[in-house]
Amino acid sequence: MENQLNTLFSSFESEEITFFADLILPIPVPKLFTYRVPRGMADMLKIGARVIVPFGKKNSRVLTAVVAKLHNSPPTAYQARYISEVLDEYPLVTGYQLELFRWMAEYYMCCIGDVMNVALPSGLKISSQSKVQVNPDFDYPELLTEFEGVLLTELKKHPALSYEELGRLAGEGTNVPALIKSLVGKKAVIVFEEVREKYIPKMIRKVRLHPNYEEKEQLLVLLQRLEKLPKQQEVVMRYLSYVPMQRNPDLNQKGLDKAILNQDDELSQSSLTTLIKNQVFETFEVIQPRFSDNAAPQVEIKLTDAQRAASTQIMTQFESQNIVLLHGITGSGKTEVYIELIQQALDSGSQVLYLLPEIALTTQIVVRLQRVFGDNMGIYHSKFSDNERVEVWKGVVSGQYQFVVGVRSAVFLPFDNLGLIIVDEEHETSYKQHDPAPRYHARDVAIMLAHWQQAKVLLGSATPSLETYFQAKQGRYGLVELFQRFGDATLPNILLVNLQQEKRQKTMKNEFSSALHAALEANIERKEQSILFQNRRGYSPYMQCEDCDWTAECPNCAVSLTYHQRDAELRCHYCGHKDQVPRTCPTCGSTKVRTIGFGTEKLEDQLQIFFPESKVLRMDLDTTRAKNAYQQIIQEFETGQVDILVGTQMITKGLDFDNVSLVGIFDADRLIHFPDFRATERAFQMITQVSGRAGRRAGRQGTVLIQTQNPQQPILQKVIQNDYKGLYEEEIQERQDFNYPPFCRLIKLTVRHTDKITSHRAAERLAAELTDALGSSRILGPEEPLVERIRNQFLFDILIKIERDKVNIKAVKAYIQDRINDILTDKGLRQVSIVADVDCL
DNA sequence: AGCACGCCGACT
DNA sequence: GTCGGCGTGCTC
Repeated sequence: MENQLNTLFSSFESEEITFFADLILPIPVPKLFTYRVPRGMADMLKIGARVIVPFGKKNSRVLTAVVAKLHNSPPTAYQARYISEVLDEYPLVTGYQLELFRWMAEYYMCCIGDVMNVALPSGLKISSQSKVQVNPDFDYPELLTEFEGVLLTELKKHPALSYEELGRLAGEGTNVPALIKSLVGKKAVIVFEEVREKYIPKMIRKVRLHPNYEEKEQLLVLLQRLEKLPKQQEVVMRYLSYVPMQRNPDLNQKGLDKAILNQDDELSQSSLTTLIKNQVFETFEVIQPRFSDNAAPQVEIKLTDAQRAASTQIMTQFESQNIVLLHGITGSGKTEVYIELIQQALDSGSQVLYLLPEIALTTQIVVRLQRVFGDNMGIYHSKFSDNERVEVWKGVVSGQYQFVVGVRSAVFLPFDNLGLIIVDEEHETSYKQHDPAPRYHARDVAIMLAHWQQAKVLLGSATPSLETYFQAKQGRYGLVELFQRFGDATLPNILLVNLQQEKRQKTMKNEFSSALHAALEANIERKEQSILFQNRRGYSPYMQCEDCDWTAECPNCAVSLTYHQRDAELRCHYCGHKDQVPRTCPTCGSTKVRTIGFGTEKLEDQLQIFFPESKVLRMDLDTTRAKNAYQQIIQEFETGQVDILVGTQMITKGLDFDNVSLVGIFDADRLIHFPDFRATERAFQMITQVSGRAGRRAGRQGTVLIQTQNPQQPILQKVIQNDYKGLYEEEIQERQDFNYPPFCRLIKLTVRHTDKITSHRAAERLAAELTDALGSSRILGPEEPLVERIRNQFLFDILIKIERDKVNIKAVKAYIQDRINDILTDKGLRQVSIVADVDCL
């Protein structure tokens, strides 16, 4: 007997039952949290599924978490709490994604919860709402105040109410949270969290004939019966004209959109309601995908010989390389090559991800791709709603979308069988997430993804980043070049305009050189379009007093305020602070307060004065805030009534306009002399990209005018000659001499605190400790960044340079993290914030 | 992150 | 005397 029991028990225990789950919680804490798995859940709980757990003291919060690990070793230091609910029967997050999360958290020195937070579209995160309910066991109404009594009476009428609902019912001026708190204290009510999925499938209401009338005879009887009710008869007839069930009775099953049948006249609406009431029609709902069915018209893409050659070369190189760089000049038609390769990858049964910078995705390219791939293509874009993003996510899981075009965050989609990842405009800095953690680079993440799934990566650019080109030169990446413009279009003729000379000869018209002014005039005459580039928004970046040199500055940040004429206000581009424009100088009272420098707004203004008959559009952050503003501007420009488009770097990407024959570039010197080791590279990329907007149509050469104080600068000469390789050789030498990427890895630590002394002390200590361990040649700073105060926080940067090889980078990062944690536990420095930016740009 | 707990100023 | 300010510490 005892023996039997023993075997029973041992078999029970040896069974692989999971009792504990390690969870990723959406909070910035660098560890997993262990929860208990309730008995009934044990066999259905999967790694990668979402669960709901109680969190924090009391039952203060409920959170959605993702299961990272299942095991049965109880935690020793604490009593694990129970998981309260399982949300997914099947894993929502795949094994590949969990691996990616872990890798990113380690590589980018952030918390895995932060990674999960950006990875999951918020529609898949769970929202919880506090609800209030009466306690049925409460029977001491004499304890309540008058207000509490009123609230309780209100509550009794409903099963449960949210705070907002209560607020509405209780009327203005009632302090609902306080009342609830005291009611909870008196045990009169219970507060609980209602959890619900945010994702709501779009439903459409449909109607169909009651099955009774699917038989022909019955239908005829019905129509006869309705003879005296012409309006109702008409509705039935209309239904039959859309759903010809006389021929095929099965069609009735699918029914018809209620909206179609109603056809916006009220009479038929009421008739339909009656028919439904009399059970002639029945209504039902179906899930409507938000992305309408665009059956692919299967447009044939014809490659030019050059494109064909490039595509073949890429395929050949993929045999021996996992990563290939396609270096193709602007307008060489890289997209067609991509399409060809995407098609091949899809044909072989694998998934494809095509990454684009945010702004490029808003443009014509999506339409072109859609024409080829139709509804097999998912689009993942930040301007899409949560629900739409969840549908793309689910479409990837279900296999509906084998191919996704998307921005940075599309690397987080649940692919499990990638064959090809394309990173277009590979050099684009917007691939690097800057502000909230994880500060990841989508190109580099894509390369890791591809590595895990044995996929190939194609990097494309007209002006590759030095890092990438270096890898290609070293033979670590393949390299394919496409130097012929599509359809025999020639590269634009780039001319430099000497501003010093024009100023001396007094030929400047405000910010416009006479050369640019004349070119614009001629272009307008010819009814051709022009694009003007000035990488600075607003009217003017400074407002200054001529008498005392006072300048308008942001009270929270160490920057001058930019004057915005349209709203007649001064604005800080760092924190958003707004100020009125002073009529007189606040320090000396002088009325000579002038604007200095110019932004896109001022250019727009001056153009209107120079060319009052012409239509001028401006495209920058200020004019594209609204949802569709960007497309609207593009469309308006495309249809041709617009003569001149003024814009910031927004206009540099992906815009293909046939009729643009002139590009003007302002303030090139400011781009070139920016105090950053990448300034030259950036300036070259930017100027080349903008120039590429000119003359994309065959048979006519476009013109680019660059206004500069010094036309002799070597970088401008290289731009003129389209000499990327020359620029590369020169830059790479400098990078080597001064040990900058790609010869080292960079990690930037930013220390922030409201008190400058404290901030500085923390930074000094951190730098000193790091220097001790890593050597002074690897540590730069602490140094005040260009803008040393943002939102009233004083900043200090420490730059860490680590060799690319022979150094255990993981260990170095772990050490840095240790030192940071150390400082954060110091009594005097605890509330400083220190963020690490790995591979900072 | 967000929430509770805790210790000091201006109010009934 | 208290309400509430935000510094500090913790969350399985």
